[in-house]
Amino acid sequence: NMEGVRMEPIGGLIKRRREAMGLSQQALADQIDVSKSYLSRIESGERSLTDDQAKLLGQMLGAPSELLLLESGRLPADVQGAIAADAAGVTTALRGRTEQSAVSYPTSPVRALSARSEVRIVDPDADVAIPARIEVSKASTTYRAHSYHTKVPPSAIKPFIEAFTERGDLVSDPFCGSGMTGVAALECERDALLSDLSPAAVHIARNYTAPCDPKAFRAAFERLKSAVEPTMRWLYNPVGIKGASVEYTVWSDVFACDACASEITYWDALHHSGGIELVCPTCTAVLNKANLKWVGERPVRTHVSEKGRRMTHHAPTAAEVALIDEVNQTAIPYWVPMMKFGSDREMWRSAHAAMGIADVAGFYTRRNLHALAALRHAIVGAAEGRVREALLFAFTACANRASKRYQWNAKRPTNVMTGTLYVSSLRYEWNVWSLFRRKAADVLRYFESRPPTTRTAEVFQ
DNA sequence: ATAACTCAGCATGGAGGCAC
DNA sequence: GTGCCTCCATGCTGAGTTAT
Repeated sequence: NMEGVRMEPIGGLIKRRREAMGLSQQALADQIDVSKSYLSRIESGERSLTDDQAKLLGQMLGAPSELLLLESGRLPADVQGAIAADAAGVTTALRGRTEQSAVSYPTSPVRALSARSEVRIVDPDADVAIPARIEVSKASTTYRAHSYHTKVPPSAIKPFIEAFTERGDLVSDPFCGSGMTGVAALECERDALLSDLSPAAVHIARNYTAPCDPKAFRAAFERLKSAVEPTMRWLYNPVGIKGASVEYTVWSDVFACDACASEITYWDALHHSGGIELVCPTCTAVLNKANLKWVGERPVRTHVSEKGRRMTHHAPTAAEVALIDEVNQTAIPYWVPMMKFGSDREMWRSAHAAMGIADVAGFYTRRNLHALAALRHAIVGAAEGRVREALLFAFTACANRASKRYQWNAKRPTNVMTGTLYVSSLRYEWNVWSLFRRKAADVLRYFESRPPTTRTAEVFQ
């Protein structure tokens, strides 16, 4: 059954060979015992060959029968076998190939500076009006629509642009980062030319500086929502709890006690000892965490919310644990980044290797990895062009928060470990869909809040 | 003259429902 | 689990029409 796997013809091999041999469709059809109309469909890739027909045709035309099979839309036996044995793996590989390049960035500016362009040199001794002190807020939801290290609010950049340039000038920032200079330039009625070596920076800067139709964004979000709803419900709504979804789950490292070798859930050991000393709940030995061997992780507390109700928490139920187990055993049929995190990387930590974190995917629970991969797949399917980029902007805005880098702390819950890839022994697993829903709302609000301008920003890598 | 396309219709076989 | 039934997609044919 080749439904849905029909391919482009690989170039009319059958037809070319037939014509070269001076055979009509009727004549060749007679030879392989099918009707001429059926051969016509085979030649156009609309119908596939049986193995026997391919063999016969191969002999007739002097061409490898496998190529003829491929041309008529039938997969070779080994590929069919691979699909049968590992349907999810084949799907992932195929989707990965197409989805990895869902967005591509220009590597050079389109805008050409004319020879007549005038570059103004600012006299450092000139009396320019720069405020002695600039105080701005970083709290707005639009500013927070997407995080980036070294981000500066546009309102802190604007005074400099206004002091050194005039309306209609081109402001260039060759190390643009999140593109806040570009946002500031547009707000000051200047054009902007931005660039950064980092693809992440280019992605963020483009989305902050290019307008996006809010209506189109909202419509695409609705399509996306219904596309991922079954997956998100499966991942975050355990069977038996109607309407309630898991908003976040606290996970704890599990160590082996160096005295009695029993498994110690770090969370239990802390509670057992009152949070000051680390005591083994089994043998009551006083432990030094640095000496303990990491043997695994497990969920220790679930925060759920029902529609309109406040969040409540409880120890993970059997259904919740069963769901996590089920997800851990289920293949992810979408593209997942597999960038290795070896000791050659600047951000490598030996503790990560001990925890089994060997690649980017290792910074996520299996459940959140599945959710993120499904979400990205659905984004690529729900939109294209500017709106797709905008949805991916909201997506990457969640990627960090959905990782294991959020430390659980009794006094300061939801405390992210900033500026480091350190993974705490007690950490949060956020509901990816809840994160994305909020981020998409922030992004939409940002697009709606953009003042109209005829000025444009260009971003390239 | 040949290719391309359309359509009705038949055979086959897998999937799912159902009774036992 | 087995046998039976229905449904339906697919493979295929041949008559006919249209395009090149």
